Amino acid sequence: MLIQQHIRVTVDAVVFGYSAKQGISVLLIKRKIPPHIFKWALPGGFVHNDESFEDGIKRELREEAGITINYLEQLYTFGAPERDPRGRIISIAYYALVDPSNFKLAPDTDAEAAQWCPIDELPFLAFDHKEIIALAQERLRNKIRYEPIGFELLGKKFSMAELESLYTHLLGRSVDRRNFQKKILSFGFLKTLPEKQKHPQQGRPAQLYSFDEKKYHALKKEGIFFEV
Amino acid sequence: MLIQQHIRVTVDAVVFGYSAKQGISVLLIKRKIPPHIFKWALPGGFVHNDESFEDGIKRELREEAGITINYLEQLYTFGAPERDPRGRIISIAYYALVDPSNFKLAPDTDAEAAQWCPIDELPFLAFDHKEIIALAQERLRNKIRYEPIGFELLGKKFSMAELESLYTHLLGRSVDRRNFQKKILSFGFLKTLPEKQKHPQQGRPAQLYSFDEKKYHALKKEGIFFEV
DNA sequence: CCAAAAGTGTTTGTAATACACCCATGA
DNA sequence: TCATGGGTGTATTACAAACACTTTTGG
Repeated sequence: MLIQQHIRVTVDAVVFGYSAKQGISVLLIKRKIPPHIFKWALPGGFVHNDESFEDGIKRELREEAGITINYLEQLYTFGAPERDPRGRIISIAYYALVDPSNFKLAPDTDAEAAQWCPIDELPFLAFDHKEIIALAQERLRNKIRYEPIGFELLGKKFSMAELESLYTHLLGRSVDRRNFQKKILSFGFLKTLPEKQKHPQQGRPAQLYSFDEKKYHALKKEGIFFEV
Repeated sequence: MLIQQHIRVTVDAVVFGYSAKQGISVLLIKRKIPPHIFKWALPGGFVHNDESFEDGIKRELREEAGITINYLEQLYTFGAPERDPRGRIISIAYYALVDPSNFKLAPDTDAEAAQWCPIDELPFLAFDHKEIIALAQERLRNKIRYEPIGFELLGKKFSMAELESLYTHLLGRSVDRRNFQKKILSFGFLKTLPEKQKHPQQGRPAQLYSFDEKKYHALKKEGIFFEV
C-alpha cells in the first residue's frame, strides 16, 4: 500500500524572554504574507530538505529577529489535519530561552515586525499558535521545578532578588525570600561575585551572582531535584 | 523564497507492556520490506494525508499487532536528515502503555512478526529506533514519579505486590514494601476489592485492588505529586 | 535621619526513611 | 508443621515552611 503524501513541515519557536519590568514575554512576529496576513504569529517557517529542525529554527530566528538563543528544546509536534488553511502542514514546535537585554530585535525577511509581548497580554494569534504558547508555558513552569533552566533568561550577572523575581513570575506565586536564597545557595551552582550591584535606584546594593555551569553539570549527572 | 519540500512523515510507537515474569517489554515488529528488511523495528508507518497522528498510530498498531491501547502520548519528533536511507523522512514518535495479558498479538499486513521484547534484551534495531526507545524509557521513568500512569500496564485487578514489582522494574531500584503501600494507599485512588487473589502458587493470598479513575482525576486537578 | 531594599537564623510541622515480626495459606 | 509470601506500626531524621529584625546605601 503506497500512499502519496502531501504533508509539509514547519518549525515554530516559542521564544521566552524576561525583564524585571515586563515579566515573562514571548517573541511574536507580524505576518506579511497570507494566510493570516498582518496577524501576529510565532516565528518559524518551512524546514529545508537538508537541514535539521534545530538548524531550521535558528535560521528562522536569525532571519526574522536576529536574536541569540541560550536554550532550545523541542516542545511538541502539532499536526491536526485542519490546523492550516493551505493544506496539511504540521508544525514541530520548539521553545527557547533568551536574555532580551543581550541584543536588539532586528526583523529581516519574512516578518514585518518582531516584538516582545508579555505572556498575559497576547493578541489574537494566527493558526493554533496560542495553543502552542500555552503548552510551552506549562512545560516551562514544570521544567524549572527540576532543572534550573531559568538562568538562561537572565544576564551573566544577577542579584538574588532578580532571580527570585524571575521564579515568582515563572511559578505564578510568591516565595519566601529567605527560604529561596537558602535553597538556591545550598545547591552550590551559584558563584558569589566579588562585586555588588552598582547604583541601585534605592536601598542597599545587592550582592551579584553568576551561574556556574561546570558545577551544575556535575550535579545534574547525579540527578538534581529542584523544588522551590 | 519558496522551497519545494520533499519530506515524508511517519509515526512510530514505543509500546510498553509489563508482565511479572519478563518485566518491562517493548513491542517490536520484523520488517518485511526494505530498507532494513528482516530487521526488528518499532511499529509505525506513513501518516495519511487526512488523519491525525494519533489516528495513524492506532491504525498502524491495529494493522501490525492488533492490540488495545490504554495510554498514548507523544514522545518526540526525530528528523535528522540522514536518519532514513530513503530520503528525508521524519518520525513523530509516541509511546503507549498496554496490558499484554489483555490480547494476543496478531500481526497482519506490514509486519512479518510482532513480538514482545524485554527492554534490557533489545536486538539490533532498524533506523534510529533504539534511540527512540531509550528516550521513551527515560520519559516513562520520569513520568511515573509524578503521575500514576503505571497502572495502565496492569490488568484491572492487581495485588500490592504486583504493583510494587512494577514500580521496582520501572524505577530500576527496590522500594520498601511497607512505605510503598502506605504511600500508594494514602493517595486514595485505589479501591480495595472484596476479593483475594485465588490460588497463589505459595503463601498467603494477597488482597486485590483496582484503580479508581474518578478519584484519580479529582486529585489530578489539584496537582498531584507522586514520588515513591 | 529617613526611605528603600538587602541580608540573615531559628522554630515548627510534616513527610520520607529505616526497620522486624506475625499471619494466612497449600503442600 | 513447615515453607512461602502477605500484612502491618513505630521511631528517627531531614527538609519545607513560617516568621521579623538589622544593615547598607542614596537622598
